[in-house]
Amino acid sequence: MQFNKLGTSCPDCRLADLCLPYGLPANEVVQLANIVRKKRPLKADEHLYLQGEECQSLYAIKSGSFRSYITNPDGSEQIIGFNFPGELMGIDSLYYGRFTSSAVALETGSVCELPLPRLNALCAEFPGLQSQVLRVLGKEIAADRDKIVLLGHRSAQEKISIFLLMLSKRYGALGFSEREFNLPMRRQDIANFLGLTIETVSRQLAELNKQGIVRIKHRNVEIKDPLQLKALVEPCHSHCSSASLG
Amino acid sequence: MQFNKLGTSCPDCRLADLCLPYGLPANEVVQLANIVRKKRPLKADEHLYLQGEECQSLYAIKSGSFRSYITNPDGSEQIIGFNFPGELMGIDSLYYGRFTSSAVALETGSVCELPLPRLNALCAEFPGLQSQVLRVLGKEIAADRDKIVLLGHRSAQEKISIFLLMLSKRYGALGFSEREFNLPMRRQDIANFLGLTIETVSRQLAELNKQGIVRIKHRNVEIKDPLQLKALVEPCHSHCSSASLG
DNA sequence: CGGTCATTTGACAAATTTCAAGGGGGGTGG
DNA sequence: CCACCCCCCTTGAAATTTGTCAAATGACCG
Repeated sequence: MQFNKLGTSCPDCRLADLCLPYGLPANEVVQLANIVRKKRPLKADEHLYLQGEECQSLYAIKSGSFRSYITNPDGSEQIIGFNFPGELMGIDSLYYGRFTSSAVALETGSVCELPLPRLNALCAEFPGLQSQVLRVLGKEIAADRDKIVLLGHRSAQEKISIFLLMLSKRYGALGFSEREFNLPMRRQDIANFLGLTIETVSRQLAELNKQGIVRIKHRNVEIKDPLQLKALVEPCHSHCSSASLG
Repeated sequence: MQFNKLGTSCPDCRLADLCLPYGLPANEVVQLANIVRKKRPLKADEHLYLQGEECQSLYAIKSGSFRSYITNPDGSEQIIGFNFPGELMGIDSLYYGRFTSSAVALETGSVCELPLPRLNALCAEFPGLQSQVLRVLGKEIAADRDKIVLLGHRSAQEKISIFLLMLSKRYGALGFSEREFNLPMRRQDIANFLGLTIETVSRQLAELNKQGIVRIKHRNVEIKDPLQLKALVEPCHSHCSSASLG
């Protein structure tokens, strides 16, 4: 059994249940681990890939956090998401064969590289892996749907609250505290992602702080009152509901 | 060779190149056509599926147009997209096995139903179909990314302009006019989708009308000056660009 | 210790929403 | 065939939110 130089391979990876190997029989996990080409350590602000490059591999995050963004034709940029350990990056590029977004490390981190040709070959061999890839893609679509809902017709305070709760939940899923964590991204990144200005983000965070719902110091977040934070997210949207009919 | 009762089967469908059969060898297309269970005609405001239902089939749109929306826990709704012929609906639900959104017809239309068990079986048999499904999923992800970019930090006028251009492009891809088409959805649907109020949508459309860029009468849209419309979409977003660094 | 960058804060401006009222089309029933 | 009604859409004025501009504070790094 081969092991990669940096870190442990899939059978021993503590993230296996959050990543591609989830639910696969042991022998398939070993095969999967064998095609993982290398684990690249990246420093903060180092790019994992650039929009437009040929997409030859997918990347599973092993540690650290990343920011994905799209560069518009006019040069402006839009952050489309933040990524954490166990997540697969690059799958938005499967369709075009080239990366449709860029990915950059927010802090020191490492990834597992999955060469697409070898991954495809393995999928043809193991239907279980194939459907697992489908599931991951489906999960990605579901996550994007959540982002669309997050961005649609919500106040700055709601967006910020949802954002904090989203991070809290994801840290929880990784086995970290849901109540207290560090923001790996700058205020500006949050603002860009949420479609707000940096000043509005700062003011809304200050407001949540003042109300005692969260305690924010620099990039450290402590959620003091999760229930109240959740309550901010779902006020009466009666005027939105009219979209239904049915 | 079997034919479905309503409409033509895949080998003869004029949408084949926009749909799942694209690029597949003829014999595989025939097999695919054989698993298409039925083509359901739907009237306006009739639901194709409801959020929470078990997802047993995917649906390819044959004619008409649809609106997909998510119902939030508080009862409010968020439209996540509009769908046109050749597009596959339900793939956002593959991960959970249940529909994560509801789909309703905006006008009279019909769909091809693809039962998932039979589709999966066929995928196992034909790797080409399998990768085609992957491509469609990738396309869906790319489309969702476009929506996220559309919703992020853009003015009402930009959103409306992008929306009109998006529709124009899609009608063009279907072989219809890019310059003149009918909106199948209400103003309220547009507003909900774009994260605006119905009044803002109405005012922005009136403004584009007044400037002579488009001519809008009820639900009929004629794009008089596509270049100027495109110019509205990409003003200088200098303040957004700072998200990059790298 | 100085410089740079991220963040906060304040005052003002602009965009969008809210509230309110008034047309206009299409469909139904007389 | 016409009148009526309902719903969709438009328009106006005021209120609110958010963005813009400007300046100050604070953290981090060499």
